[in-house]
Amino acid sequence: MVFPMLRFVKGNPVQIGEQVGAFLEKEVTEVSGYNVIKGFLNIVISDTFYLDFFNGIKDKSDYGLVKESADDAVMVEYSSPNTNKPLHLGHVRNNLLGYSVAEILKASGKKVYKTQIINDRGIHICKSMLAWQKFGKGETPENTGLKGDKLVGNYYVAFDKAYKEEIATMVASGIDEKVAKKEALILLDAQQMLQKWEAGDDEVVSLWKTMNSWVYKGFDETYKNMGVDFDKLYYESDTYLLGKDVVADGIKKGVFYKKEDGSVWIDLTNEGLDEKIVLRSDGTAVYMTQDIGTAIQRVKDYADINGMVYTVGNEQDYHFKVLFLILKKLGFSWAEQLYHLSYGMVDLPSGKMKSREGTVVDADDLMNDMTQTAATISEELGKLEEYSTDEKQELYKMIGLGALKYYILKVDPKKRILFNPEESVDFQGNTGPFIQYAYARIQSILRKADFDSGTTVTLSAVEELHAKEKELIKQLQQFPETIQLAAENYSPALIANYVYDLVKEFNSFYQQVSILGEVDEQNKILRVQLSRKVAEVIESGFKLLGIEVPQRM
RNA sequence: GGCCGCGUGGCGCAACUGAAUAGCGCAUCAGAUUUCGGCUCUGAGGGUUGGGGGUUUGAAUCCCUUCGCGGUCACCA
Repeated sequence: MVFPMLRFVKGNPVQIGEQVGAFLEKEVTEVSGYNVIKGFLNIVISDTFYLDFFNGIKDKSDYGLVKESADDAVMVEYSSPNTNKPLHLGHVRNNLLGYSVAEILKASGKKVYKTQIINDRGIHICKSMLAWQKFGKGETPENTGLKGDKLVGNYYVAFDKAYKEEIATMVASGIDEKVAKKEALILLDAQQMLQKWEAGDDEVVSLWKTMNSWVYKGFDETYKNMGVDFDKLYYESDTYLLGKDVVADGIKKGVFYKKEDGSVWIDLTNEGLDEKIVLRSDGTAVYMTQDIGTAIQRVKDYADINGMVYTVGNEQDYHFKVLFLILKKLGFSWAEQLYHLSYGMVDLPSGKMKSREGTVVDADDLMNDMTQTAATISEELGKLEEYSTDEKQELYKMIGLGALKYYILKVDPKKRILFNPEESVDFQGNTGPFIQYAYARIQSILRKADFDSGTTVTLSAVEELHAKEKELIKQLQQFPETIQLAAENYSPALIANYVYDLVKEFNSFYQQVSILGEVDEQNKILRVQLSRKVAEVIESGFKLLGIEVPQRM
């Protein structure tokens, strides 16, 4: 407080601190004292101020949340899976991050559209389709009892196996490996199938629809379990041709240029990047073309949005840098408000996850395992006598997923996570269940507090605030600004850390002062109110992370 | 190799974007309470913030340099 002033006011920091402090104490009612240490001025805020503040928020059920303003909308994209295999751990981080950031933006006052673009076409899905045709023997989710996405994923693996076998045979008969990889019949068949799809071949399209519908059913189940949702779905099969006309337009504007072979490029060397292709020489679109077109389409679909958030792994950092730059050069005003929510990979102790090598951690399995672990722990310790089997099951899921979600979201998105399935996820210390437990404990207190705790407590009634009460109020006060900060930084980790600090503060308070045992009636009321507010903020903060809180555990 | 990101006690993470003695969890040790739910609380030990230099009254944070790890540099997505 004092040091920045030294640039303008010459003098001894300690003396200046003394002067400013004395002035504030005298002139500002909220300041009841001050001291100066090593040139840092500390001011003491009066109990009245704390209590007034608390009384102002205690009955606000939406404390900290800013009402959504219609003219400030943003679209958040996350998940966006391929439809040839089930969701895995990498998608889990993506989904949790995207969902949470969307909720945080909402809480900060923006209107938010959650979306994803489903990669439902292309060679990958043709591989699954082809393998199913060849080896499937009419298997369906119904007649096998398998989840649709798992079934289709199995055929993706089956394709790869057959493909590798064919290559091996070809190599054994003296064909060069590189050639074999390109000319294996099964691969050529898959490529042919893709061409048929693009030509609208009835049989292929029908199979494609059927198998995708299986996958969607499976995905829906996973999303539901995970607790994420979307307002609008885009499908690559609808959008993959978008963007070509924009390219033509961009050539006229001089943003792009055409090479002799007909391919179209943008030169970004002045920006320290490379040249990037936006249209192939045969006139077909590349990934970038599609993304340009899709972005523009979205703004057409939702005229109120002036920004977008793309939740995509950091291996695509370069792609998004280029994409945003292109959109700016094309002159779209909203291009300034695009953000790539880039996150680090989730690695296993064994290294990278490879779906074809079976080293992936499946999202459904992971959630089930977490629920199972939570059940084991809870059965030893829980106070759940009154709960039915179903209620218990629901609670275990709440705790298990709480642990998983918190574990992933408390880490800065940019950092990579090393995920050890054996050690799995903590349930003690800075964890979701630790916070859920604090919440459940407060609920227990509130259940017992059956007296009228609704009155407003004044300072004259309690005389003085306990140091722990002040600390709690201080912590509560930071909730609104934490939400704003988290929104500006697209960082659920800030919310997680905040809630954790609040809980630590509450636990310390709980240990030091008696709540229901307090003899002074007014004091007891205040402490119950404080506890209730803390619980509300925990619930509200956790909601932003997509984590639920239990009445008992 | 060019570009991007990350490097903080043994391990896992923080630090309000430049401030006071760099916090917290796990683990270790010592305590408290055990009739508001002990999945709790209090305390101790453990750090030259990868290394070196610089800017500043002040640097984990900004600049330069160097090392390590990862990513990315397709007419793939």
